[in-house]
Amino acid sequence: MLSFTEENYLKALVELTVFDADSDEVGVNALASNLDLKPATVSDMVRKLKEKSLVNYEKYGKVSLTNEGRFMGMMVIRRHRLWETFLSSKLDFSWDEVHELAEELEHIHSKKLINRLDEFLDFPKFDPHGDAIPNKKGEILLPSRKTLSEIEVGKSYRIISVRDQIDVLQYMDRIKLKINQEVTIDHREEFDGLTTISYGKQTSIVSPKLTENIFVVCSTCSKAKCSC
Amino acid sequence: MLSFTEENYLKALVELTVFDADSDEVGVNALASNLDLKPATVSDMVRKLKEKSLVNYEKYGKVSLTNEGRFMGMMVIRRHRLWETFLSSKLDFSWDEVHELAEELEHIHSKKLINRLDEFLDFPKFDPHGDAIPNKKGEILLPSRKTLSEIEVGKSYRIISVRDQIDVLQYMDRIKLKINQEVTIDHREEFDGLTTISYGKQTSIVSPKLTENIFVVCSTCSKAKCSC
DNA sequence: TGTAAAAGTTAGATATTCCTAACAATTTTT
DNA sequence: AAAAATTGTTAGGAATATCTAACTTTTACA
Repeated sequence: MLSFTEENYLKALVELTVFDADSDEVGVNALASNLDLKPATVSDMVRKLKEKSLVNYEKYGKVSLTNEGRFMGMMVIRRHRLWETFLSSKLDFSWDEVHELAEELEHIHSKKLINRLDEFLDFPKFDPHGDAIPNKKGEILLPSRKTLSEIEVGKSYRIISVRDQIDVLQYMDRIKLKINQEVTIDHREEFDGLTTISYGKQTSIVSPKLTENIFVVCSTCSKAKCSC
Repeated sequence: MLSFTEENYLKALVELTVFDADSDEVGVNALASNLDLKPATVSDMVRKLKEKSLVNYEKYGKVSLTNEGRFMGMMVIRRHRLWETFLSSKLDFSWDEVHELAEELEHIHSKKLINRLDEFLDFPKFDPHGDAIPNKKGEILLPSRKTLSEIEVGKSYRIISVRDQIDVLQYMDRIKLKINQEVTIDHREEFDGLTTISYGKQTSIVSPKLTENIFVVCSTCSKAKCSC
């Protein structure tokens, strides 16, 4: 059984080497600064994680996750995101309050608990911030997800998730924009980011406040893998 | 902010000096055995808790809770019992599974979280074992509760709670004995305490190991207060 | 009331996780 | 390629929470 501390290291490593996928390894300093610890502390701990076969590491080298380490880290993130979803959807916490609480809840290990929670929440795919929730096996759908504010003009995209803010959802409701709907960007104004979008039989002009909070994949994409 | 460990000491002290109300103070040995620690360890920690004004204590003396200590302990128990209720009523855990999980969940401090959970559960008064849940102020309803091993032969009683031990709960499940069920003592053998009980359409012979761990009130009692 | 048993304390050790300060290796720059 | 900057390591120390072993105080009883 891993300690809170060890779990936090693994979680940070997943974030740095799996999600922010510049590289699948990271230096001791970068890891320390991500964890808000001193390099000396991290240097020590990394040696211990290596002994437990959770990371690959050689003195003065970079740190990367082993399969076991990555799985463990993914489980922490799964728990974190499921609890965030619970807090937001069942206890009406706002999306900016949930993170701190989930930092504590994520360390409760019981598999049964987390799978029941998953079921209770109806197997959500995304947390309130729109981040994908890893499944039981530690796999995560990483559709190359972009926000409506980043995508190319002219192409067609499908909305897959929305940052869980009440006003965003209400506004979308009002303009009849839905999850899974296909959207095309007709025009984006460089000056202020105002964007003209078409969907169904409608056209709307929307501001970055909306487009930055709506996630899409290109229409031809399956949810699983895509390099668009 | 109290550590997990300190909270566990306070919780044990509430259980020993408030609930099991023989006395409002307890010795270091008794506390150690309740916490499954060595007296030496507890002796040390009790000194620290005294410095933090959470307990009253003098060298070689008994330990008792200060008002602040009792309140803190009550809050741990409030969290424990609310989480047990959540696990049982929302995630369909059986009543013998919830204790262990609540041991971890009880240490998450956020007041807002626990009050929202309380509301989400519709302000329950009792946990799945039938134990009263302390309110925000740390107050608790203490019905005049006896164990099945103490009560009169012939009279009818209602089971209101069970000591939170896994084997007791599992055994009760097996003989189909439930919280809120009415039970009559048909006979109690003086020699070894073996007791014949009737409930529903069943009759069982049970040992003191069971009867000492099941709390009842007389059938005519309300849950709240009773002087029978 | 004196002694034995029970209860409680202290001292010293271990493990975890963090720190600072000094040092060593590696990488970058000139 | 040498110096400077960055990066990483080691040694030693602190806090927390536990232990064992030896010791002391209190209580019980004969």
